Amino acid sequence: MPRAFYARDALAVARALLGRVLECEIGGHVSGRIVEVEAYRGARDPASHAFRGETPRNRVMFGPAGHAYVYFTYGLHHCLNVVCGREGVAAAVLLRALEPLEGLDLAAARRGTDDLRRLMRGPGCVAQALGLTREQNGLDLVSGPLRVLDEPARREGRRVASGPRIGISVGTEHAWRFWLEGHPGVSARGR
DNA sequence: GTATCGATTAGC
DNA sequence: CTAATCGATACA
Repeated sequence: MPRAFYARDALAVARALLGRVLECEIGGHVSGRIVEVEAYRGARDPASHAFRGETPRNRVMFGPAGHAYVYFTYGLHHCLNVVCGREGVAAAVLLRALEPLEGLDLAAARRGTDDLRRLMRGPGCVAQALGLTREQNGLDLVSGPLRVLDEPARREGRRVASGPRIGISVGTEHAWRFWLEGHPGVSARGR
């Protein structure tokens, strides 16, 4: 997608990402359709890594939209975010689940499972299936090997549902998690 | 410097 | 429900 797609409020970008295809050509070709996301709104959002200002970890969130913010968490997992908003605003969308499309063998090998249902369900699983680590932090999603295809979203008639974000202890009053209603690829209950 | 707790996951 | 596992953060 062009950079302007990402240079909007995180809530708008989160909704617009649902049903679109993410392609990754890092160490092989893997792709999936985005079915679940969460918006993080920087300084306005106590659950955001950027809430307390710029640090080495969250630096790319303060840069231009359309770049990847990849962070390491729980000592084990990586998570992939799309930086959005205007430069200096520090908003992002966390990709929580994809419907696997291509590169299933490679994704399965990376994940250590053949279960298609669990290949890209959950933010840590998404990053692992795509082979992403902090090395990919800051990648340009507009021109790089990791990108959202510039094609219409395909939602197969599913509505966009919303609810509280998962795994946070503050900011739980906001319904800033979005998913394709009823999609089996969604990570948590509710679908 | 030390203590605490994660934007999680897999397994019991 | 809990262990795993380490870096970011809070606080003395």
